[in-house]
Amino acid sequence: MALRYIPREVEKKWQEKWAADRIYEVTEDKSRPKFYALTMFPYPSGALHIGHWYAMAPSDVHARFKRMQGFNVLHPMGFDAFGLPAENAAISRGIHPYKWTMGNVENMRQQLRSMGTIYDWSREMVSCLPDYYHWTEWFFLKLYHAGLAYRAKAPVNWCPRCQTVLANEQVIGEGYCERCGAQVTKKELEQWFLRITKYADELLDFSGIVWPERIQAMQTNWIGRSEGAELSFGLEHEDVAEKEIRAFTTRPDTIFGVTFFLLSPEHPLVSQLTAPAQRAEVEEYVDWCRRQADYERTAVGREKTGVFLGSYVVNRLNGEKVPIWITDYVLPSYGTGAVMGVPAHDERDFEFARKFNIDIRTVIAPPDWSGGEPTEAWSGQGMMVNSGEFNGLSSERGYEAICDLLEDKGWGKRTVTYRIRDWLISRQRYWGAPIPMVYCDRCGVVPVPEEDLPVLLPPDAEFKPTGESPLKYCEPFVNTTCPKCGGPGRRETDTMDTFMCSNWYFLRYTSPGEDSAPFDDHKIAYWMPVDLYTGGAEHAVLHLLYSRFFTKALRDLGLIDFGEPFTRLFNQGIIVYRGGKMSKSKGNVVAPDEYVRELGADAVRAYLMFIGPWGLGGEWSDSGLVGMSRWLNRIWRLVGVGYAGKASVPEADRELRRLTHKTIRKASEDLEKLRFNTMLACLMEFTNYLSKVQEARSVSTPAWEAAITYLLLLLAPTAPHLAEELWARTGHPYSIHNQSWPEYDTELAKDKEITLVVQVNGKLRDKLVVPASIGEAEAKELALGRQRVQAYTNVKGITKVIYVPERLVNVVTS
RNA sequence: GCCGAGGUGGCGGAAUGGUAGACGCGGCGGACUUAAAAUCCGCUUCCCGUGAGGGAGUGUGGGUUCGAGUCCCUCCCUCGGCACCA
Repeated sequence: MALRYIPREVEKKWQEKWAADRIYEVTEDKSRPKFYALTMFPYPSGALHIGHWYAMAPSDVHARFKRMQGFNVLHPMGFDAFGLPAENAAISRGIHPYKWTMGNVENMRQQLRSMGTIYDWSREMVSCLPDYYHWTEWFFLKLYHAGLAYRAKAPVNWCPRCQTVLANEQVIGEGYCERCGAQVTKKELEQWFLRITKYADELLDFSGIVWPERIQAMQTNWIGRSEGAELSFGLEHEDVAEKEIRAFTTRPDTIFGVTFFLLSPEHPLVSQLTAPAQRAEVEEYVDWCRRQADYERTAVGREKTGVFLGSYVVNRLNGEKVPIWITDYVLPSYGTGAVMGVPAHDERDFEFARKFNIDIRTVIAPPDWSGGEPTEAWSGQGMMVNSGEFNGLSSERGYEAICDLLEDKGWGKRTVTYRIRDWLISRQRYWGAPIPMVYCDRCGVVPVPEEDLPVLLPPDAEFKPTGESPLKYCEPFVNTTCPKCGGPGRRETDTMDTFMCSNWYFLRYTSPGEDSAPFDDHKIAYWMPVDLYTGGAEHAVLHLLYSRFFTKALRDLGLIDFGEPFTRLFNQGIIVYRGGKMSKSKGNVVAPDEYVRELGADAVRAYLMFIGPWGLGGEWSDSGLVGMSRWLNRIWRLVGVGYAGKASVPEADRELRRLTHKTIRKASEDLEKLRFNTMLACLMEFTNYLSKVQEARSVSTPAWEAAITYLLLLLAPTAPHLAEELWARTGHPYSIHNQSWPEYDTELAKDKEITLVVQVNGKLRDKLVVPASIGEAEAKELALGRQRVQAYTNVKGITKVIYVPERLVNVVTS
C-alpha cells in the first residue's frame, strides 16, 4: 500500500460506484423513521465556490450520520434557476437565459458530484423548467381563487438598475436593492400582491418549531405587531363630507395630552382641510415631501418639518379643538395615516411641538414629577394627571378604561396594526414564471384555466430591460383568447418574483416526476415537514418568511395538513476570505476544484467543518486545509502500515476500548448538535492515541483491529471516500455507508482512573491520580495528607473541605 | 435607540459552576536525509526564577459562591438586523 494517500483516484472510483449502485436513492419506507435533511438550493450562478461547500458539506455529514443511525434520509438538491443574473448575463453576453442557466446547472451538478454527498439526484428539480413552474403558476391560481392573490395600484419600490419593482423585503438598509445595491425609488403601479398580512399573527407564533432566536426576532421585528386603539376625532367643516378622522395610537391613555393632530402629506383629506390662507404653503410642503425619497423621509434624527392646515379636529374626550398639521414623519402606509400629537409622551411629537411652539401637556406623571414643563418626552407608564375623570389611575388601567369608553361611545376601538405589507410579486422582467392571467376588454381579469397550464415562457422574447416587462413586446405571447368569452385577450406580461419558486421547492423533492399535481399527497405525508433545514441567515425575512406564509396558505387551501415547513432551522455562518464575505461580485471567491484535485474532497469537507462552530463561519485558509489533509494521511498510514501485536494484553486492550467508546459517545453527541469542529477534534485525539499504540505495539491485534473498524465508521460521514477505501482494504464488505453508526457502552466508556484536583481556597495546589471508585473520606484524607497542601494549611486552620466526586477536593482555610 | 450574536494564547478555536487554553494552524528545537520535501519526536498564555517553584491571566468594574470564561448587575467594544411604524 502506498504510503501516501492519492485522493484523486480513490474519490473518483467510489463516486462512480456509488452512482452506478444508486446507493443514495431513497424511497418511502414506512418501516423506518424518516429524516428530511434539506440544504437551501443554490442559484446556478456559474460555478460552486467554497461558500457553497460550507453550506453543503457539513449538512451532508449530518445527513449521513442520520442515515447510518437507521433513518430513511431524504437529502435532495436542486437549482433556484429563475432570476435576474441569468437575464443580465444574457444581455451582456448575448446568450439566452435558458442556455446560460442550464449550462451553469450542468457545470455545478458536476462540481456537486465531486463533493461526495448523498444527494439523491433522481429527485433533482430545476425551477426554471416548465415541469416545475407549471405548478408555481398553479399555486398562484389557487391563491387567486382563495382571494389571497390580488391586483392593486400602489406606490411600490422600484429598482432603477434592475428595472423592476421589488417587495418591501427586498429593500434593505437605507433604501437599497437587496440584489444590486442601487438606491430604490417609488413608482405608482398596478401590481399583483399576495395577502401575507392575513397571516401576520400566525407568523408570529414559533411554537412547535426550533428556529434560532435571531431569525425569530428578525421575523417578529419585520411583522411589527402593535396593539393599540383606533380612535375618532371630530371634523366640523361645512364643505367636508367626512365628520371624523381616525388615528391609530398605542397609547390611548395619553389622549388628554393631545395638543395637535397630524396627517401624512398624502392623506386624502389634506386638500379639503386646507384653509385658503394656508393653501400656498401647504401645497409647497406637499410638493417638497413628494420629492423626498422614502429612506430620507424615515431617517432618524431628522429635523421635524410640517405645516398647519388652518383647520381643526375635536378631541371627543374633552371637547377641545386641536389644530391639524401635516408632517412627513407620519407615513401614509401605516395605521390610518393620521396621528394624534401628544408631545409630552412621544419623543417625535415632543420635538415637533418644540419646533412649532405648540403646548406640551403632561398627562402621565413621570417619576419625581413636580408639575412643571417637561424637558423631554416621558414615554413610560405612570399616574394619570390632567385627564379629567381618569386622574389618579395608573396609565395601564387608564388604557383599558379609555378603550372601554371609546368602545361604549362608538368613538373608537381596540385594534392591532402591523408593519408588514402584502407581498408584491410582480416583476417587470423576462426570466421568471409567467403570471397566468388574461385581460379581456369584456370580462376583465380572467385566470387561465388550470388545464391550460403551464403558460410557457416564450423562448424568443426580446428581453432587454426597458422598465416594462419584456413579454409585453412579444406579440405571440401577449395576444391570446379570453378563457371566459373566447374573445381577444392579452396575457399578463409581468413574471413572478423568484421567491415564489423557492416557496415550495421542498415539497417537490418528495414527488419527482409527478406530472398531474405539484406533489403526491402520500409522499408529502411521509416526508414532510423538513426535519432540519440549513442555509444562510440572509433569507430571514425573505425566503424563510415567505415559505412559512405559503405553507400556511396551502394548508388553508386543504392541499397539505401542516402549517410549518421546517421543523428545525440552522444557519451556518459566513466564510470570509481576504477581509470579506466570499462572493462572486467581490471577486474573492475561492474555487474548490483545485483543492479537491490536489488534496481531495474529504479534506475540504473536513477542513470546513473544523474551522470553528458551523454557525459562526470563519476565514478560509490554505494552511488549515493542509493540516486537515495531513490528518487524513495519518489515518491512511495508520491503517495501511498494518499491526502485529500479541494475542491479548488485557490492561492496554481495556484502555483502548474505553477510549474507543468515549470517542463514539463524544462524536455522536457532537454530530447531533451540529458541532462538527469538536467532533473532529475528538477523532483527532483518538488517532493521536492510536499512533502511540501503534508505535509501542501495546495492544493485542484484535483490539487494534476493532479500534480501527470503529474509527472508520466514525470517519465515514466526514470523509466518505477515504473511509470507504480503507473499509475495503481492511477486508470489510461494501459499503461502509450502509453500516450502522456504532453504539457506545456507557459502562465501557467510564474512566478507571481519574485525576483528582486538589485546591486550597479554590487555587490549584496539587493533582493526584486515583482510582475512579475512590470514596469521599479517602479522597479527602489523601488530599489533606499531601505536603503541598499542608504547606498552605499548617499556618491557618481548616474551615471545611469540599469534595466533588471524580473531580476535586477544595480545602478552605480561615 | 431597540433586538440578536460575540469579546479567551501569535492565529482559528476548546472548556455539564470544578485542572483555562482540548484539537488544529503557525513558530522554535531535534530525529531521519548528501540535501530538500514528506514524516516522526519535544516545546510553545504572559511575567519572575538556572531550578524546584511562584505570581498574573478569559473586554471593564462590581456581586453571588468553598470555587466564575461559565451565573447576576454596570459599563466598553465588534458584528448582524430593525428603526420618525404613532
